[in-house]
Amino acid sequence: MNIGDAAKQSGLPAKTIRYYEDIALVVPGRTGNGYRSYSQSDVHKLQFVQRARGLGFSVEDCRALLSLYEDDNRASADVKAIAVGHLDAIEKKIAELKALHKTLKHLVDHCHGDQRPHCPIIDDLAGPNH
Amino acid sequence: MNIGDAAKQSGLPAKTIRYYEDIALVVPGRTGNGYRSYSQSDVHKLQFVQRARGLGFSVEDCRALLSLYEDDNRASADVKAIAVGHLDAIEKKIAELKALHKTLKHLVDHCHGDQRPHCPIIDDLAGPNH
DNA sequence: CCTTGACCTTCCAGTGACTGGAATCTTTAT
DNA sequence: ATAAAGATTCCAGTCACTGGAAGGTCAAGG
Repeated sequence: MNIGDAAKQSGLPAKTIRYYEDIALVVPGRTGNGYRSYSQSDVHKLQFVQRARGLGFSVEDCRALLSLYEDDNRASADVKAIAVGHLDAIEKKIAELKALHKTLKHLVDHCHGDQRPHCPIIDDLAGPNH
Repeated sequence: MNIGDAAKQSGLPAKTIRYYEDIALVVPGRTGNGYRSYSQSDVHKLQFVQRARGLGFSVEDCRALLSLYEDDNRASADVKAIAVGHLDAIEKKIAELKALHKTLKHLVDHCHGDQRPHCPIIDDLAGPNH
């Protein structure tokens, strides 16, 4: 199957699929004319990566998950470890964003938002000594 | 003041400060020997940017905020608009991350994490038809 | 005066994960 | 025969830095 059909079946842009070959994530065969040739198994891998990326896993995580997916003798503990690591990263990121949100919301709520120059947001950014 | 002292006073790495000159965010003068020369006002601007970046504003937002900071005739509404836009983006990001977290947490909680290959995380990533 | 070391300069390349675009085939349909 | 669709490669850009190499400048100590 050509890249266009692989794109349709995986939900990934052809550009992205070529990129995945570049980084040796999903490497298709080639036909006589030089076109990439995706097997059903290649398409499954692309779909797998598409879902994993959709869950926010990094491409390197996807690479590790893909090799576990292919490994009939995997330990589910190895999969879980990657997922838990990602979960922790997500929690950390949420906590960071909530902290930013709190600070910023406070500033925004105290800003009149009118035509006058006085602004607590600017004051805060300028620092305590100004 | 040389870039090293500007770095200390602003809390930004010298590399970053050079980058800010590259993109014309904070442009210092030069002394006879070709060294960058940061005035007190330049340092204030660097500190301002450092804080704004710390609140997660993009560099382009920082550029806009900086010009409002410098503008004695600014309308606080303009500052507020930028901050509210950023706040919305943060909220959106938090919502996305929470959704990811929920899905992933569910999968992780159902994975035994042992030496056996069966794994609901892999099953989910592989898709419904496998 | 010379050296050492800290500091400064520029320029190039890499990060993550694509994305856009140009120039050039190949295939398919009319 | 030709036009359109789809394939190829390669280069450059995104965002906000960061690392490193090669070299210039300056202050202090011997």
